Amino acid sequence: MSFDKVKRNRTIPKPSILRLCKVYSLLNEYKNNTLTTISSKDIGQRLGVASHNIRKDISFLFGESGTIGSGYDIEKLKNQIEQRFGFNHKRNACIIGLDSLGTALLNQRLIINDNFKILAGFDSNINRLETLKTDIALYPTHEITDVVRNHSIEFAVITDAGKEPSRIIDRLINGGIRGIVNFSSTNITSDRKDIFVSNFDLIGEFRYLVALISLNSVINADGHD
Amino acid sequence: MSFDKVKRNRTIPKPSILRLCKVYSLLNEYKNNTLTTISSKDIGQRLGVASHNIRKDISFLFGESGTIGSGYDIEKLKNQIEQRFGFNHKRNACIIGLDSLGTALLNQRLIINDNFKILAGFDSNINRLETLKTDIALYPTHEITDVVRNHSIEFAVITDAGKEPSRIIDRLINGGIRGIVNFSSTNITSDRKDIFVSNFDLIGEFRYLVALISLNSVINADGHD
DNA sequence: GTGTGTGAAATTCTTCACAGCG
DNA sequence: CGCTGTGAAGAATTTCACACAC
Repeated sequence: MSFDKVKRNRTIPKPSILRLCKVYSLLNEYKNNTLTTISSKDIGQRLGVASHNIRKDISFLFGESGTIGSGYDIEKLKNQIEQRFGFNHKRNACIIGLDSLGTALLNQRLIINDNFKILAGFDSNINRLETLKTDIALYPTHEITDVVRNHSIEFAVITDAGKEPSRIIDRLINGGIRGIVNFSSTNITSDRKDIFVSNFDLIGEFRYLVALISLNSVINADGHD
Repeated sequence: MSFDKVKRNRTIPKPSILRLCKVYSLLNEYKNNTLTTISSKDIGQRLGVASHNIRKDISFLFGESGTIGSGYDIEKLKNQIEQRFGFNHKRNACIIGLDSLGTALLNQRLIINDNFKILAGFDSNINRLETLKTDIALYPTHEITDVVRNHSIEFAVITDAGKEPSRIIDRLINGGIRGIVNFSSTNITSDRKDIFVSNFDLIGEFRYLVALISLNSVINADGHD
């Protein structure tokens, strides 16, 4: 097809973006594998998604990308996603709230891999900052703006936003934050188009499962992945 | 018990269920509040969602529920969601993988409130089980099936599924598990219609945010919104 | 045969608009 | 007036089906 009618820069459905992120994670597992190609069917099975869904996602983003008959070249697809989604830069991150979840993330380097690096931890409790043993720099929360700006920190994980979540958010935004993963129970929303928030509430997630189970038992099994 | 007089709405959109779970969490914050009613607009603002969306969600589930002109009675709405979604029973839960995230969840009782109770922790590393100090019962992973069944554990949080995730899943299912929240990096899917899984991958979530930011910059550069 | 790419159809979800009640 | 409830319109997303390439 030589027609220049490809809608590459049209809007890509959010669910597609999310799935492609998971595809990327999956492809990373094939680093030292003899396998060099993968089919949409394989990807779909691993992710619990239909194969045509995966093909559509990839097509939304790049138009043609695979070799018909033998699937996608793993390295090539990985690089394409990397380029398009900006995974080729290292990103700095910080953790806000050094309770047990926060320190777990800090110490186990749960979110460190090739792409992300935790540069700082924040807590409003000075005692905690003094007693914690870690080689990552710790600061009181009122220094968020400066530290985020000076260390070019783009991402924050919030495990506890204290009694005044909006102040934490304001400081992050003033420092130039771009993305926030929020584990605290208060829902965070961003009114800025260039700052994105992902809320994850464990209790809420449990409740969602309970609700699905309850509704499922009342109504006869309806489709779910 | 309420008799099931579901109107012609047999299927409730999944996103509606999820939002209503958040509404429920929100209503719980009004426990010792003088406020006795709340409007869809208020709820929407707190959740970052349009008011008609909230009204629709509530209407999907109960038909009429609010008092026109003055909003929803907080207690009444809370009770209605509770009934319909099965939040009126206590649920037992367990944690699989007692690495730092697992123990953080265990010790901070992160998922304990009125509705959920952690009864057990599992790890394949016997050393860990012996050295951990906690008043929650700990077991090796090969006992999952028995413990889950004997203690009527309905929910599991997986922080680490080891090298053979499918064995863990099988044991949980054999024990009669109903819902799984999975923090481990390998995606888990359920082929049983009555068992629900929620996957949360922190790295994946970060990547999603990075992708949104990258795509957002491209779109802005192109002069679109 | 295997497996991608993609318009078109089907489905699911959100927004609109307004009736009707307090 | 302010606010809910809901059919209908509209938008977003998924599924289908099949042409085409290896």
